[in-house]
Amino acid sequence: MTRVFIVDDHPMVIEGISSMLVQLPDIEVAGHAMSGASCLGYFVNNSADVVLLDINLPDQSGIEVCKALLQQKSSLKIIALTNFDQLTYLQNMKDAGAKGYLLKNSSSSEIEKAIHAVMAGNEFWLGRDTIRESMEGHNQLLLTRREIEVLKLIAEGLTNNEIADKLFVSTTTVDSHRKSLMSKLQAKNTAALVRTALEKRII
Amino acid sequence: MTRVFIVDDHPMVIEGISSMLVQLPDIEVAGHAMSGASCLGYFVNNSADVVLLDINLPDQSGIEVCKALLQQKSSLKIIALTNFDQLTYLQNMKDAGAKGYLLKNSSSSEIEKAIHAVMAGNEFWLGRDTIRESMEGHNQLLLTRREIEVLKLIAEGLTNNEIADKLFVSTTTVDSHRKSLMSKLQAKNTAALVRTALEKRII
DNA sequence: TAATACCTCCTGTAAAAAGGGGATTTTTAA
DNA sequence: TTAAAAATCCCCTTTTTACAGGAGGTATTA
Repeated sequence: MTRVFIVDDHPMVIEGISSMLVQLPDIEVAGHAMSGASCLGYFVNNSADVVLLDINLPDQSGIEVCKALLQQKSSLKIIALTNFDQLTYLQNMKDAGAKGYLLKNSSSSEIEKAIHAVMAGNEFWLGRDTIRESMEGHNQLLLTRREIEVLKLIAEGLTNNEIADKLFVSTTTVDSHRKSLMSKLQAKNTAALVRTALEKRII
Repeated sequence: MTRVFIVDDHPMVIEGISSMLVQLPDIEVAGHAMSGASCLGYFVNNSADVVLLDINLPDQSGIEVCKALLQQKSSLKIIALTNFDQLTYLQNMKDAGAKGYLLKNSSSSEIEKAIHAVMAGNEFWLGRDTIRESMEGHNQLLLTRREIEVLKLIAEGLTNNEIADKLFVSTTTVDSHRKSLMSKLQAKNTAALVRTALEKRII
């Protein structure tokens, strides 16, 4: 029986993954945490085999948590949980010792496959194309590093001009990124863009 | 020992209030729920003395939950939890049988006072001016019914023109509301407005 | 090496929003 | 009942976005 611990600050994700996992025969949900601190707190007196760890946590980055967890219990198999947008940070998770990753909208069978893979001592890293495919099925698209950067600044209330100054590029470049953001996130103006970005937890 | 149950869909609020309550001598946190359904589920087999109940829940309105809870257990003392913006719905909570309300950023002593008041059989309703004062200390301002309505539509990506059509008012009126929203929420453009609104959980 | 994705930059037009000012009527609360 | 607050409406100007439609350079990789 593999014991899985879930770390994500979004109730929906925890509920969704838990409900899929309880239906699997040889997998058990050991518990969950909604912050890095409470996750680390859990592992002081408790344990698990696999940790599904969100990269975006409210108090500290999943990368830090990953390192800290492995220092405490090096036998832990950590699988990064990520939204479609945060692939940039995957390399860091790998470097921090994670054994695989999953998209948050993964199917039950994908999650099962990943857990079995890491328990068998293998790693579970999908290629960029596989991600792309899996996301296109869900009407999602990869955002690039630069696009995420611009998106964050837009949401902070900066204008194209201000963003251009900050990133040392021209205003038209910022506008290009803005256009592709709106097209990728299917937002017809800035308000919808910011809202979608926050709801999809991209920023 | 007064047993308090907290219902709010935001982890931060639950953590915040819980951590304040555990420090109070005669108050105990009975548990928490993050949706109306799971709250009602809890009270099937369990109980508490006081329920701190958010008005904005993901699945159903706090007002419905309040009524349902009191039908199940009429002795429950329900205190509405609200953000600075949702005062419009307070009267409904009162009608639904709530015994008082608290702002989510209330101090430990205010929460204690409210709990003791309802346990003693009194009600705990602050006047509009008291709220206003307490909010000005936190750099917050009351949003009106109409402003919240406009804000929601802005965040959905509607333009002033579209909002005007929807609400059967003139575009300039919508623009006025927009201006006062930006001034109240201290946002310098739409992006910041939407972000602040989502972060403060107004919409 | 050829394809692809990404980042960069451009022109131009039209629509919306931001910022300033002010005014009237209707609602609400004391 | 009366004052305050909210909701409605209008003017004007400038700035910012939205939309269309490119194009060149670089880096990765099949």
